[in-house]
Amino acid sequence: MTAAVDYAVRAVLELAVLPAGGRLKGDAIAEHQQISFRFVERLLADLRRAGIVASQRGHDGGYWLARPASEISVADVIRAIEGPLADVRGTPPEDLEFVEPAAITRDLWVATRAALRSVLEVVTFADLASGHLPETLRSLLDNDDAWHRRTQEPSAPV
Amino acid sequence: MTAAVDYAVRAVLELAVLPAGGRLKGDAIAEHQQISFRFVERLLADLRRAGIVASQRGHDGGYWLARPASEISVADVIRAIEGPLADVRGTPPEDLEFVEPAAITRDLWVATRAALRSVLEVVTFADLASGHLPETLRSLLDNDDAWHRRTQEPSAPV
DNA sequence: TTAAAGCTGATCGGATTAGTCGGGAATAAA
DNA sequence: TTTATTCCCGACTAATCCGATCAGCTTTAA
Repeated sequence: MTAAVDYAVRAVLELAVLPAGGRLKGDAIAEHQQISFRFVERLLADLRRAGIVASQRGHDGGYWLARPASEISVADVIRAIEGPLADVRGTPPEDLEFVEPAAITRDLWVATRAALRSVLEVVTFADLASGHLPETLRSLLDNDDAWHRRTQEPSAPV
Repeated sequence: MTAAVDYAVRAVLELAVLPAGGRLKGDAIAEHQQISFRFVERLLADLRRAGIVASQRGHDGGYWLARPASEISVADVIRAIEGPLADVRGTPPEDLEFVEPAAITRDLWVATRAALRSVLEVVTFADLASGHLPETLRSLLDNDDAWHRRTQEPSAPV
């Protein structure tokens, strides 16, 4: 995940926790989340063009969500900022052509993208604003050793 | 997924489908998978340093797997080529610090990484060599509209 | 000794990333 | 109608990464 995506998610989340009808100025978001004002301004412009946030200029202007937080997924924000999820070499996996024995890798990348989507498409900013992820995802965080980094392959070499 | 990862997976897969004891020369892999020889050579060197493939120089040299294909996951190859999976702004999600209301995004990114791992850590090169993914993943490919690209947010704006 | 093969480090053009900047346009208050 | 406020837009930049290439080396077996 790039810095831009991280920043954009945090900016949208700031708007999602606002009381109904509230708005927030760009520099308030930037200052509160410790992000460069100029940079977050550009991200908010992308989000506006994608129909995720709305804005008004001038005195008492600011930004707010263009639709209910429950209808904005994390995937929507990522696509607004950096395009399609999980491309392989810049093209979507279903368009790739392989020579054997590599044909199966198309399935692999499609499955990978589906796994990503199972989180990013499901989590909305209403979830994030509430402070916890949907129940269906808790298993990912609880069961697994999800919280451990993994730098080398776990199975010992011969 | 970068080109390097795609190429490396295909190269390792070429070795995984070899009959027992077989080896393959670098330029055979490159030619067969239509990859630049010089480039794939560098990838194979990284894979060797990570203990995934073994090699021998000289006359009748070549590459082969350093351990059974069933003990090499796709995640192992990715980490060998480009480091930890799914970092956020270059650092692992569990190390990130956020100011409210963004604390929840740490859980979000950890869940995202866990979802990625649920595919990439599970699929081995024995699976790929056999030509189908593990049964537990077929649901990802079958159920979902996994095969459709998704470029814009699905819910219509107001 | 020689040819085949992998090993290493340097290099390179182009793209991407993260961030900056200057000025412009809308809005509302004074 | 002027002015302060706030978002809008496009160009720019420095640093890094990506994909690829190359020269020259070492190892190995015939």
